Amino acid sequence: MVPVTGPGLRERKKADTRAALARATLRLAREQGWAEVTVEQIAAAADVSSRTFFNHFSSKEEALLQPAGAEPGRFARQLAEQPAALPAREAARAVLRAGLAEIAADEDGGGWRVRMEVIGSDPALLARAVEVSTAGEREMAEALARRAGQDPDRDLEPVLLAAVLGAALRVTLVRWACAPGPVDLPALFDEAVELVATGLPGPAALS
Amino acid sequence: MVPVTGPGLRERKKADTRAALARATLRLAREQGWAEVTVEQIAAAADVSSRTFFNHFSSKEEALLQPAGAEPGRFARQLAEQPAALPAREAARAVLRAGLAEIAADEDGGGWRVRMEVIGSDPALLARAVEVSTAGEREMAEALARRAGQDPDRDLEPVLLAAVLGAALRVTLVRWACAPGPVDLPALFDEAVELVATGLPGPAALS
DNA sequence: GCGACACGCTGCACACGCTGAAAGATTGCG
DNA sequence: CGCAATCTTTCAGCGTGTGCAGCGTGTCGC
Repeated sequence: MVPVTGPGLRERKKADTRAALARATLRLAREQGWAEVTVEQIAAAADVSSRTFFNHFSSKEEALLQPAGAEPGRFARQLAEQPAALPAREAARAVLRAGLAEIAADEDGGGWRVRMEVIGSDPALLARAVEVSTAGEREMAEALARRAGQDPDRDLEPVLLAAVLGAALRVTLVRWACAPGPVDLPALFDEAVELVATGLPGPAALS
Repeated sequence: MVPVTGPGLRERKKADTRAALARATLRLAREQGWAEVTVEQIAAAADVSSRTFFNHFSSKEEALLQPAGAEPGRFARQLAEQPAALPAREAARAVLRAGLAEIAADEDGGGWRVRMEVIGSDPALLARAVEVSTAGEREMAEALARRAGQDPDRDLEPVLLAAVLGAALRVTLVRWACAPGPVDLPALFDEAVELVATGLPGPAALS
């Protein structure tokens, strides 16, 4: 499909400016706080005009939360690759777990942990992050419903499963970002899912 | 503390303008779509200046999502009123259920169902709604942790329980808003919580 | 090669959200 | 009544986000 030469010079330059903008956004946010960062600053730091910034990102938040463009249908594809014998919950868990492993491995270059730190420091930013994850949950719900031959608009299970897994994912990421030393991100996620799957006894039933 | 005569003329007028602004916001949003509504319009419809709008609400979204001022600590207080013998999950469920019953009863005057419809129609608005509910989850997690003598920053259970219940709450509200006829809102919530509490078998395990 | 086209970058203008400060109006209290 | 508090209004300004027209550079067919 794709020529062996890969993407042309043009697309590479486009990706470069996008990456430069995303990098500048993260750096400035960490240095001076999210609220104090302006689009003009980011654009200047990346050596482009402010207008160009909005050609790549529709908002300041998007530059921080979606540094790489989102591939639609990624979750659905990965879910389909899971063994059909697996229960829906386990299949979805495996896919999300793989995504987390990727994020954890990216640590060196991507700086997702720093990103999480910035996100956690600003309520409005946190809201946007949840918006993104909510969009992901919608996709997850649809993929899960398709897998089980259900309708996401009528059946409760796929939607609820997606929402609960999304919640577990969010909690896990926050815990990971707040943890002092290096922590095994996928293991943290497993712990949360396990707790939910066993019926979530709740604090009062423990110890 | 408060004089028996109740709030003075002054505070009543303040509450009136706030209510008028909130009402105008909902009406205009329903009539012409959220994106098309401007603060200037809302203020004009409520017969005040645009600046006054921001003396009551810190954003356009707040006027729609928090028509009445939020009382901090409400959840914690109601949680404390629950029987101590109740497991944490059941206690929290009862409190949230009561809140939903209130919303459902408000239907005639408050128009929460119309509100949910407007919220669901705009992604940015949905994000803000999630922001509000996320703040609520934080409060919920802290209250649950206090009840069980835990630390929300270190222990997983209270935070996860709050996140999962929040997810169930969100799914329930969406289902309620999308449902064609009048539906028993608290019952819908019970159904979702029950499904999660029993271990969320997932679609593949059913039928 | 080379010309035509596509596309990203840019500057400009503008609407809108939101904030701060200062001045006027209204309420509550002594 | 007079004073203090506070709410409203006006005005001026910053930052976000969008539409549009022009320009330069990569891309593709000839």
